[in-house]
Amino acid sequence: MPRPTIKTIAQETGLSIATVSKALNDSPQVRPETRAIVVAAAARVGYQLNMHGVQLRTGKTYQVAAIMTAPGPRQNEWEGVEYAQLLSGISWALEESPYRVSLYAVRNFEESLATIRQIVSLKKADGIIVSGTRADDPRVRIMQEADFPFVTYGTTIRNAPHAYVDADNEQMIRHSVARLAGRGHRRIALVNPMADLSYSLTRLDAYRAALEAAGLPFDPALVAHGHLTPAFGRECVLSMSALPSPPTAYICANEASALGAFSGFHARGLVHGRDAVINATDDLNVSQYFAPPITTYFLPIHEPSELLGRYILRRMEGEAPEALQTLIMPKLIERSDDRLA
Amino acid sequence: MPRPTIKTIAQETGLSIATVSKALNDSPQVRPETRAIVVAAAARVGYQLNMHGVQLRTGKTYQVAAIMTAPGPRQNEWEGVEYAQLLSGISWALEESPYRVSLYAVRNFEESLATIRQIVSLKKADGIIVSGTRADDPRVRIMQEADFPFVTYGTTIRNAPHAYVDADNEQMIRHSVARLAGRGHRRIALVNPMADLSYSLTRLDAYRAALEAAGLPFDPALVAHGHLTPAFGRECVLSMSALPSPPTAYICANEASALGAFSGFHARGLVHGRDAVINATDDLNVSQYFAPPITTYFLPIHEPSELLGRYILRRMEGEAPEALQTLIMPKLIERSDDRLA
DNA sequence: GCGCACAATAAAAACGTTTAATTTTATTGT
DNA sequence: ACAATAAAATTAAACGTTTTTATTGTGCGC
Repeated sequence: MPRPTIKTIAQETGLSIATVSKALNDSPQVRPETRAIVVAAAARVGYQLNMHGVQLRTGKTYQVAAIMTAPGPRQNEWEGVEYAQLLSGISWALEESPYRVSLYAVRNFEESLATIRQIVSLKKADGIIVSGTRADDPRVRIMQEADFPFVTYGTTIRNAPHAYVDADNEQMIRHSVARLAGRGHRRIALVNPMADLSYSLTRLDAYRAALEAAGLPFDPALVAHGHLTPAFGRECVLSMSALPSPPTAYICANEASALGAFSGFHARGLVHGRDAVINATDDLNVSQYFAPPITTYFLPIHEPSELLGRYILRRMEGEAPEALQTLIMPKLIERSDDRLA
Repeated sequence: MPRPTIKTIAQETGLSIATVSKALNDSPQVRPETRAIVVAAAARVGYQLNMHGVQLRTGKTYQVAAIMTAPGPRQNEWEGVEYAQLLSGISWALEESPYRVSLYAVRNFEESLATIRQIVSLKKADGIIVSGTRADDPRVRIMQEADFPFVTYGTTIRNAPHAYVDADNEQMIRHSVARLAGRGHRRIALVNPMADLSYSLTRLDAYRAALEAAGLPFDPALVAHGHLTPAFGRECVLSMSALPSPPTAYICANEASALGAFSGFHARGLVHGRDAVINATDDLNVSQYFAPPITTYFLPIHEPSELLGRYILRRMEGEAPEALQTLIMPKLIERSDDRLA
């Protein structure tokens, strides 16, 4: 037996397929009693909407493209980004809707640009979710020019307003620096993401502002930019600890780099809490298992990711982007004393 | 200007849309010269195949469903599964094909079962990739009964033959136990995944066989099953180290649990290399940054994941499942001495 | 009782593609 | 040169929807 269609229901009820279609779509043109008959028949024959017909007719794809920049196969360094949780959060937010998450894995920024261009021009999706935003992001511009619905995970700085979700990096860094300064630290290192990323800039600015507020000088030697891998965190500690006046605190942008920083401590014979301390920002909550556990600003990844899903739905329904902007303040979890020894 | 279709090309060339379609699909029914004309015209007008038309006509979806069992939002414990890399590997393998990866995030086994049932019965995809296989997996049976193409990441034990990719858990555990026994260890603990998972059983069997081969007794107190989180690894160390005759080696099934084991060492005042050692299986290569770095069996996740993508393509083309089965032996990376102190 | 407005339904076209059936054109054998 | 045959093209139908346009039926005022 072939799969039932609206035609099946039409025969079953003696109505036309047009009426059936309208009934199923809650059109006011169809009488409530008729709708009830149609719905009953649909249930009886086990009717399920065939999306392909809808897609062809309406031009809608019912796909939300998630652009995921994953490191290439050559470099298998852990970056500690829980993309899986990010994706599942989005997926769950779309669960009740007819939309599905379509995955576009790209290797770098250029590829993501090309992919987005293609999705927009060939309308391969109805909406796009993209992360790793830059201060001035050409992808955002492309989507805006085409009036294509999208939400970014991460803010931009020099683009026109758009829908976004992000951790409140400014608040977090300000708070973090102030807290460490309040505990006696005068040499605070910033282990920052690649400089072209928007949140890198946000963090740097907040860092400088917070130092100034605390009456501490800014020293460029205490700031490093790089891919947030353990290798990078380790490298930062190895080089900065060799400075004439080494840092007594490291603010790591994620847990992977914090783990690497520990590895650097180990290599240099540094003891956490005595020689220096490590703080982190995280979404994995894995740093509670470090030895010793460290203080982190924790943002459970499912929060922003579900928001991304909900926002893209609303954006595709035409809601204004200005109404879809959220910064979430991560929660401080103090696991170590962090006072300057 | 509306998007060009085969109709556009037909008008452009004076041919019928049928000929255009056949020409673009390399049908032998069309003369090479004609094909050349069509292809040229297509390029000229910037023609791109509209999938919706194809999908409706052929019934094919050109979607590969990736079933991802991600932990729910409530429990945000890191399980160290690099799903992101897994997904991107699949995605890249499909890059040259017309297929896209469609993500289905589920919370647990039951949901994955229901999802697969739905995908199969409503033909929401042309192929399925599923992980977290059980010894006797009902999902596998469903897909086999419907003759639906699929590949599993992980083997099954009591199901009919099917396409799969997996790490060679048996070899790995046999080698691991033999190696530790050769270094003087007589109390080797197995930190194993949940008992219902197929590879849990495989590992346990291999563990017992290897112990026997090494002339060591099997002690159930040295085997633990659980979710491979840091919390679990920690718990294992905390409880097992309190045994009258505690283990001197821990074989952890992934890096997350190994990290937790370290946390347990820290809590108990155990020193790695003196009191006991930790070995792991991993696909992140993050254990090189542990303090100290530990010996691991490393399988770069992109290898199995790209294979998964290639296999599902071949499976969808009708290739026999028996030809699409691969166990990959992870590479041993010795980072610590591991001899019994 | 008659026309009129309006509500409810039906008919038909369209979205872009593939493919079975058919027609036209080219090639071959005698 | 002419059937017979093969090759290459065309015609037309179909996939399952939605939506515009057309038709039918109903209640209403007068």
